[in-house]
Amino acid sequence: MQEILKALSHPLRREILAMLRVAPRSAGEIASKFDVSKPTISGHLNILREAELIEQVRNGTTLTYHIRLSVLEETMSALMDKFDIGKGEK
Amino acid sequence: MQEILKALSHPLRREILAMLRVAPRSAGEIASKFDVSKPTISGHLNILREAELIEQVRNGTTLTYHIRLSVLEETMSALMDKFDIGKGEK
DNA sequence: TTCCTATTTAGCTGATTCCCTAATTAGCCA
DNA sequence: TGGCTAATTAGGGAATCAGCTAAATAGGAA
Repeated sequence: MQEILKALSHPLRREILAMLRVAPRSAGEIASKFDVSKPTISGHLNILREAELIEQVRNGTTLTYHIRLSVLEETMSALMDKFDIGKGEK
Repeated sequence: MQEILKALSHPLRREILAMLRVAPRSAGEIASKFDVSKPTISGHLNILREAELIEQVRNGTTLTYHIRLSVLEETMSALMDKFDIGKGEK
C-alpha cells in the first residue's frame, strides 16, 4: 500500500500508468512521449514495477510494459475502505 | 490533485485522516495517538490543510481539525476516472 | 565475432522530505 | 500584567528523490 501510493504520487508515473491502461508499450515508446531522458523514464518504470503496478515482458531487445490493473483496483478499493467512502451507495 | 496525492502518500497522514473521518480532534489529541513529536504532527497537519483535506477551527487555545470529506471523495473519483476504473459496473 | 539498437545501471548533484529540539505565538484567567 | 497551556514556527541534519550524462548490458543480425 505504502509503496503503491508512493509510486502514484509522482505525476509522470500516473501518466505512464494512464498510458499503459490503454495499451502495453515499450520503454522507448513511453520515453518518446515525455520530455525527460530515457534513464529517468527507466527509473520511473522500475518504481512502478517494484510497486507491482506494471510488469515487463521481453521481446528481443525490446521490453514491453503492461499495467497490472487488479493491483490498481485493489489499492483504490482499500483506500476507499480506509476512509469509509461509499462506493456502492445504493 | 498533485498536492493531495503527495499528502496521502505518507502513512501517518493517512492515519490522521482516518482518525478525523470518525470525528474532529484537536491537534493535541491527534499528537497523543502517535509516537512522534507535536511539531512533527503540526507539520503533517499543515500539509493536509494546504492540500485542503482538513480544516482547522479555533476554540480558545485549542485548534480542532475536521476532515473535508468532499475533497477526498472527489480526489478518489478523479483517480478512478484517470485510470478508467469502473465504479458503476452496471 | 562484430556491430547496431534498446534499455538499464552507475554515479553524481540539487531539491525535497521528515524528524528532532528550541523558541515563539495565541488565548485565557487570576 | 504575569503565568499557564495549546500549538505553531524556526532551524538544522540525515535520508530520500528526481533529474542528468556516461557507461554497461542484452539480444539480434551480418
